Amino acid sequence: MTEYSSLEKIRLQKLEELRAEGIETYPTRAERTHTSAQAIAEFEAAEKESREVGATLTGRIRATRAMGKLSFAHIEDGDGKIQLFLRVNELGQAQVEFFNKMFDIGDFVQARGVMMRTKSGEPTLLVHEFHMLAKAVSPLPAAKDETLEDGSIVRHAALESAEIRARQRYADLAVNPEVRETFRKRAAIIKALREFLDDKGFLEVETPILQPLYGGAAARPFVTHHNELEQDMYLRISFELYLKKLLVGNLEKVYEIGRDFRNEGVSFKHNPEFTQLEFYWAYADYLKVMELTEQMIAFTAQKVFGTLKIKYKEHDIDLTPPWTRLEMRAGLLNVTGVDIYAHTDADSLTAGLRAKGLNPPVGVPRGKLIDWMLGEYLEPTLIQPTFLYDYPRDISPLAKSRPNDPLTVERFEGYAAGFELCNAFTELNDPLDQESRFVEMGRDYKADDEERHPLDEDYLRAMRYGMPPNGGFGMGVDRLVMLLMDKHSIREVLLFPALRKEEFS
RNA sequence: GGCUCCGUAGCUCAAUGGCAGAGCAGUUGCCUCUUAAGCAAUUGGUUGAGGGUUCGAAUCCCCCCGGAGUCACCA
Repeated sequence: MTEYSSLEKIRLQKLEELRAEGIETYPTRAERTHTSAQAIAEFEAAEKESREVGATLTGRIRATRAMGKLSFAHIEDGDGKIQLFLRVNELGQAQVEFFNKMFDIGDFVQARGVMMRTKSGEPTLLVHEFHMLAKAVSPLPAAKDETLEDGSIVRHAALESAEIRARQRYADLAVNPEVRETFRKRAAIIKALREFLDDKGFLEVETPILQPLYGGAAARPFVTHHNELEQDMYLRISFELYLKKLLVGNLEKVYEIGRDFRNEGVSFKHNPEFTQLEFYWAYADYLKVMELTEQMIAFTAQKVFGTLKIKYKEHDIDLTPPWTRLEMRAGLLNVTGVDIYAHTDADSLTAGLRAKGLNPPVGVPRGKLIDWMLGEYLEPTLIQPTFLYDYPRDISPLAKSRPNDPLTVERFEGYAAGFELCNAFTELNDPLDQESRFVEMGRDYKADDEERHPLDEDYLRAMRYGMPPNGGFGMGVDRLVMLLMDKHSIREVLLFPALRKEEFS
């Protein structure tokens, strides 16, 4: 049984009284002729010619101010807020008292009336008739907006608890309009990405989320089980292998936007499920993908925010192409003083790093050491958009080596604001080389390493039919949204971020 | 998973070993142009759960639950 708070008990009592009077507290249908913004716009236009504007509005009560024989209230709908004016002149004393007594902040109402301007000049609906659309049993977290002299709005007692905001996103959205705006912008960003790729002739596809074998990234998967097929299934950790199988099938430009699942830690930039964008482009290489990437992100920023100059924390970031190109070897040399090309195995690189007074992790392959150097010393310095390119082969099993340089692959990662945004490479399309890479991965890592890539026979079979040379790209869409919206936690751009199970007593 | 910090009324926060409080929200009354409306009165608490120390615990200790930060893993 639900335990009700004292505030909820009072509202339940009101519900009972309303029902006892035969009033429907959750009517099946609602009507409206205008949104709040439409009503105000139409009124302001009609005002000049002294024309009357009647309107039926719907919305949620956000504030009430009762003063004897008249009452003011603000309701909020999808477009914004609008003031209601209830007066005995139009409604009679009983109806005004009924509103004051039975209607609470959080209730959904419908009100019909005529638009007018109050003495203070605010466009307002003078109410002739109103009724309940949905009674709120639980009070919304109280939040009151104060408009200061300079027009800025201060919210008092706003819902700020990170936990309640994330767990009860519905309440967060209901009382914090800027949160609604974040998610509208997120939708616009994803729409812009689609528009860009569609216009470039990419085909949007959907590949399996539930897979018999996972691959395409170094991550631990979620495991589940199909009862009828009597086999374990994995939630995908990337789209990569399936999308490249489509290139084998002569689909030349494909992309997918969807959810990836990685069974790993949670942090300000990691959620166990996250939105990924991947595209694969036949006959392109990583240099072409670089150009497309900076164009795509610039297009998206321009489309959604109307500018290429954004703020992230204390940084001013300029997304205008072309972005800086920085060879990884040179970047690492700059920040650590160690030339990775001078150290072709893990022992030598470790010694080189120690000679510079650094303290690298022990017992890891050369690729992981380079990854560590990157994350520790280089990544935090990459504030302006930068493509870091040419990666060590042994952490990139699906990327193609540079011609005449077997230790290095044609791969880049895009960075901005000090975090990784995307990852791309010239895709390996040689089935024999690919097979030996898979085998090599299995040998380089301990057999029980949970990140070990399973060997995907079907992927190799596909590649043996012939895969066109191509450039591939992957980007965490949540991180792009964070970057563009100056949000410092992935939880701020996910409607329902992963949280531990809540105990209901 | 390790470490650090946090959890007090519906919301935002006080009280640091000595009577659990404030603002808003709520309730009652007054008020025909308010807008964090105002004025007056008033309700509301298992201080996250459990155990311990103490004459006395929101405060100190232990354990559990949840969250935040950070490290590890990763995108």
